[in-house]
Order: sequence, then C-alpha cells, then structure tokens
Amino acid sequence: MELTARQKKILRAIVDSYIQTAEPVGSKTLAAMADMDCSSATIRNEMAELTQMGLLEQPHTSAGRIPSPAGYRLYVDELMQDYRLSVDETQSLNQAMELKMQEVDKVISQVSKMVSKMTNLPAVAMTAAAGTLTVQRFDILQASAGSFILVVMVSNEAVRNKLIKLPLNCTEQDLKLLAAVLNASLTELPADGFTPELLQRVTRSAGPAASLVPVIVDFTTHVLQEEQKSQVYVSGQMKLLGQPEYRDVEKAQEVLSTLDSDALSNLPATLSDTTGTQILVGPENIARELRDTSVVMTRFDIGDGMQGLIGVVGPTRMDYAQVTARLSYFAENLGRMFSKPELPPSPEQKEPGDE
Amino acid sequence: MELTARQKKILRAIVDSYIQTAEPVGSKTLAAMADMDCSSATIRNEMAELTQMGLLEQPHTSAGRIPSPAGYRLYVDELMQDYRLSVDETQSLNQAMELKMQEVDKVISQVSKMVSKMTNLPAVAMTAAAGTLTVQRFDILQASAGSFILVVMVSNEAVRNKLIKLPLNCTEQDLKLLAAVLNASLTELPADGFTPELLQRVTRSAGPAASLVPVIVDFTTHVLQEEQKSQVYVSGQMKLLGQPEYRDVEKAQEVLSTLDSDALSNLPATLSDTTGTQILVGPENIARELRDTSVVMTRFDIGDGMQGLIGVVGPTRMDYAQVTARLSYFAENLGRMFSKPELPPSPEQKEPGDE
DNA sequence: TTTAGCACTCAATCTCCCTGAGTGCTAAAT
DNA sequence: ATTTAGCACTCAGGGAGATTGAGTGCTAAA
Repeated sequence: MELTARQKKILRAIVDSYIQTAEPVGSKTLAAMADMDCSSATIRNEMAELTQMGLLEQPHTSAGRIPSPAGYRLYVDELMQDYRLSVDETQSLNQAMELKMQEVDKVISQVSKMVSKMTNLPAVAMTAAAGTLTVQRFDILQASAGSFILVVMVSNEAVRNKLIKLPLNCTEQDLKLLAAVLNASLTELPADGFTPELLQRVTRSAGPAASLVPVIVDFTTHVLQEEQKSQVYVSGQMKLLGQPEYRDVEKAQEVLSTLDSDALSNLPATLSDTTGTQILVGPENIARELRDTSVVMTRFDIGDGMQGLIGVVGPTRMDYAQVTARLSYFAENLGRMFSKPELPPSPEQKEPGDE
Repeated sequence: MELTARQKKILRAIVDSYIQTAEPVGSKTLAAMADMDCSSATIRNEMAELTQMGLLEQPHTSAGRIPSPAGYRLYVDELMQDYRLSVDETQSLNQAMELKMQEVDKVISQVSKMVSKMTNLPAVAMTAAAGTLTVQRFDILQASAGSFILVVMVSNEAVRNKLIKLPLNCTEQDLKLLAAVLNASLTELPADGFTPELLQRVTRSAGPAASLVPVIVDFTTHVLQEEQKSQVYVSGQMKLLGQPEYRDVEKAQEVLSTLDSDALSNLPATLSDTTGTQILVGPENIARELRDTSVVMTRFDIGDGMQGLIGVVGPTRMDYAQVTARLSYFAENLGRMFSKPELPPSPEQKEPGDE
C-alpha cells in the first residue's frame, strides 16, 4: 500500500497548509497552489483515497480535510522537508546561548525559557542523573567566628555549599581534622549508606568540631537527594494559549496541569534509551491527557553521566520541522558547551577546543 | 460625606458577595440575606446613592451592582473583616513551609510556588539586594589534578562556588598564596572596582597559580552582578485562567505578559519604602495593563540587608482578606526562618529559639 | 485518467424574539 | 421623614429558525 508521488505531494501540502493556518484544507485551495498541476476534482479523488487510508480526516462532511495522527506520523517520518535555520536565526540562537551561567540548574532553567521563546510553545528542560551519586569530597572553611562554609563536591561534578552559623570555637586544625574524617568515612557512599552507627562513629572521631556533624550530614543527604532527583523546569506555559486549538481554556489547563509534575516524572524512564530528536504525535503520548498534543524532545549530554532533555509541547498541528531544527541546534550546542573545558575569558588561547 | 452604618453594611455585603460569585448583586438577593432588616426597595435607594458616590457600578441598566475600584478601596481600608486562618490552614501552611532548601534562591522559587498554590492565583516572589555587594572572602581548593573549586563568599552571605578545570600543576601552597592575594586585593570591593590595573597587579603577584586569575575574576564579577540584580520568580500563571474574568484568553495574556519582566523590574523601587502588606486595587497599579487587576504584596526580611517580596496577582474581585492573611503568615514565617541561626536537626536544643 | 458540472450537506453566522432579573419611580403605609 | 409595595421599563442572554458558502461526492463528457 504505497502512496503515489502525487498522493505524497498532496498529503504534504495538506499538512503544511494545516500547520500554517489551523484550518481544514479544501480541494480548491490545494488546486490553486503553484505546483499543483491538476484540477480540484482530481485532488478530491485523491483526498478521498487518502481519507480511506486513514491519513486524513474530515471534521464534518462539508469541511476540508485535516491530517489524522497517522497522517502526521507519515509526514514527520517521510514527507517533512528539513527546516533550514536562517542566518538570522542561528545568530539569535547563538546570542541566546551566550549564557555565562555557572550552575547547571540555572543553565537548564534558562534554557527552558529560551526554548519556549524561540519555539513559541511551552518548553520543558530537565536533567537526570545516571547512576547513584556519592560525595567525592568535603571541605570546611571558617568564614568568621561562629560561621563556617561547608563545601560538598558530588560525583556528578556539582559543587554545593552551605553557610553554617553555629556558636562554636575551634581552630583551623580542628576543621581540618573534621574534614579528613568526613572524607575518609562518608565519601564514595550513597546517601542511604549513612547508617546511624557510621554517623555515630564519625561524630566520635570528629574532635572539637563534632557539633557540626549533624548539620553537615543533614545538608549532605539533602544535597544528594536533590541532585539525584531529576530537576524539571517548565516555561512558557502561557504560550499554549496562543495556539488556536487551545483557545478553550479548559483544554489548555488539562494539558498544562499534566505538565506540572505527573507525566514528567515518568519521562526519565524513556530518557536513557532514546537518542536524537524524538517526536511523539498525539495519541502516541503516554499520558491520556496529551492525546491531542504532540511532544518534540531531544536529549543532550552533560558531563559525568548526567543527561539533559529539552522538549516542547504543542498542538498536534505544530511546525515539526522548525521546532525540530531549533531544538536540535540547542541540544547540540548545549552538549558542546558542557563538555568544553574551562576556556579563558581573555582572547589568549592555550589549548584550542573546537571552534 | 460619611457613609451611614447601613450603607457600609450594604457595601460590605455587596463586595463580599461579588467576591464569592463574580456576579453582579441585586437588591433582592441582598434583602434576602440573613442580617438585612429592610426591604429590597430601601436597599435599592441606598444602592442608588452608593452608585452616585462612585462606590458601585452597574455593568448595564438591568443588572445588579458591582463594586467600583473606589468601592474596593473603601472595603479594603475600612470594611473588610480580618480573615482568620483556620487551624487546618495554618497546619498546611506550616507543612508547606517546612522546606529544607539550602540556597536562598531555591527557597524563593519554592515559596512563589507555594504562595500560588495556597492562594490559587499567580504569585511573584523576588529578592533584592540593598546596597552594593562585595566579596568577603575567597577560597580555592584543589579537587583533583587539573580541577579546582573556587568558593566566593559575598557580603550578603551568599556563598557561591565554581568547579574550574584547567590543566595546571600547582601545590597546595600555591593555591594558598593565590587565595591570600585575592583576599587582600579584591575583597570589600564592588565589582566595578576591578580595574585592569588592579587585576594586572593581582596576576603578577599570584605566583604559579596565576593562570586561574582570569577565570576567577570572571566568575566573581558575574556572581556579584547576579546577586545584585533582583531575582524574580513567577509561578502559577495558569491559575489566572481559573478566574472567570480571565476566561477570555487575550485578557489573561495581556496581564501575564507584563508579569514576565517589565513591570517587575520597576517594583524594586517601591520595594524599599513600603512596609507590611500592601494592596493595589486595579487602576492604582503602575502598569496600564494591570488596570483591571489587583496586586497584594508583602515584604519580608532576609539576613544582611537583603529583602524579599512576595505577592499575588488577581482580578480586582479577589478575596483580599484571605489572600492578605495567608501572605502575611508566609512573610512572617519566612522572615523568622531566615533570621534564625542554624538549628540542630536532632531534637536536642542548645539555644532555644522562639518556637 | 482527468476534468467540468451539479446537487447536496452542514457548520457557522445572523436575525428575531422572548424571558427574566433587576432597576427607578411613585404612591401608600408606618 | 422613612420605609415599603407596586408597576412600568430596560436590556443581556439564549433559543429558534433562516441564510450563507465552503466543500464534498458523483456523474458524464473530454
């Protein structure tokens, strides 16, 4: 059951037009298009056939045709023409990417905002840790009398710190001892390895600064938990309202409420084994609430077994080509950005990276 | 031009009812209410007078009355009965506040989410630094060969760090020297005091680890800028759609788009001199787009000259009493939370705080 | 196989009318 | 001097046709 060249052409034209206008496409409109060299009647016949094949649908008898989910699928897989980013676009994308953010989660949250802005759709960005995280290293600094800085380096290269205020007098030496004990006992250990016995042992051998231990342990477990759980940022929810199919507030709310938390906790499962850009059309989505919605998402790599995901949510009728192109560009550059070693901010270059 | 007791009663009843139902209130409805001891005709007369005074409005001739902005103002200032948080509510508020977040900005972002959830309205949370920030202290730790941890403590008690990867061999001693130089030259100095000459001087005296200097300076200025600029978090934009007056998507978008950035950059100016909870009714708002919208906001203090602001945006017809009560409760507890010194996570208490 | 022509369908839009909640005013009652 | 009952009037909202026009499917000619 292969499509003829003309049928493909017609299907593509219908999807393209529908993506643009959100209006059912009629035979006359199609026939009027530049590179259509047959009459509306012929097109009607072809459309009838495409409808029978399940690739098109008719909202009602006297309306034009719209693509069915299967139609979109075919379009996405075979018919869609690659969207070429214009120079202007790459420029503004590049400009947007010029974020001198320092912490991974800020970058991610920023990225989700940017993606939403560029695609004009709600965007999701998230990170997920692969594997179990452990602490790699503790440091304790004295900021002033009674206030200490705890620095914890996690195995995913995140470095987190906390200012601890506690009325406690101790020397530089005492802190060093404490740090040494912590480094000896609590590193390379997942959070659930912090057994009461172990902690007691640590406290006993921690010396004069032992009263810091509970605070430190508390913070550390908290940090490990935080880093382990996948961070999710959703931006531009309101953009969905710009889409005509979500003029009805109820519908938009339904979709967006699932975006908030539920569906997203499940996504990580699918995250690890997919590669490149993935497009989920309407009913292919896991969550029932999203059955009239499409999701386009791309994975990218952060250093050290961390992965990130950026995606966009929109009506089934969305500009897949454009969204895909922009998303991939983002993902690619993000990946590069994270893998790149520290580059000196001054124009002197010692070790040349790529570009 | 004082209102009679009965007029006040009627006005209050109208506002209360309108807040509940979002429907214009008619004389008959009012007369039917429990503590109204006069007939609908009397009420009609009084309403006519209140309308003449500009406290009520009529959407059209044959509709009931709704409060005018002036009416709301009077209500908020004089008529509104304090909303008492129920035990259940305080409990769930307390529960929500039990955030073991460690970093101020995470707390703030979390708080904005919570406020939005509790009030069922879009919420804004922001922080603003009072005064110019400087670095108080630098530390540099060696994480492994070629990777260093820079820890910067800012005068607002924020501690920020960065993992620097740079192919560089140097000893513990070298790093100590570098830290000492940095602490001697760049602390207590605003970001714009980092003149090229100064930096050059620092680089020269930094010893073997000098190649770290540019990265450190870059990060530091960036951190200072970041901390200085007020962080703004907006949550629950979608909640606005739940309000009947924003069923029209256009309107909601208009309001929410101003929430994104514009109006908020101006708010900090008004931030410093107001105290307690502030209510801006409709046209009292600065931004023209918000003229049909009310804002309720409260300030709270974070340590060290930092201030925070939490606020809620909603239709002019919002439950001011309830929102105010919840917001104040939040602000109060947040203030307390930030001022509190480190409390040991175990149930042993050494220095009793205010419970 | 393609195309012109024609009868048919049906959502969307418009018009008209009706309903009922609510008003303002007047005149009687307190 | 208030308060209340009564009444005529107004007008948004909603439902019942009527109208329109984009679009279809089918048939017959090219």
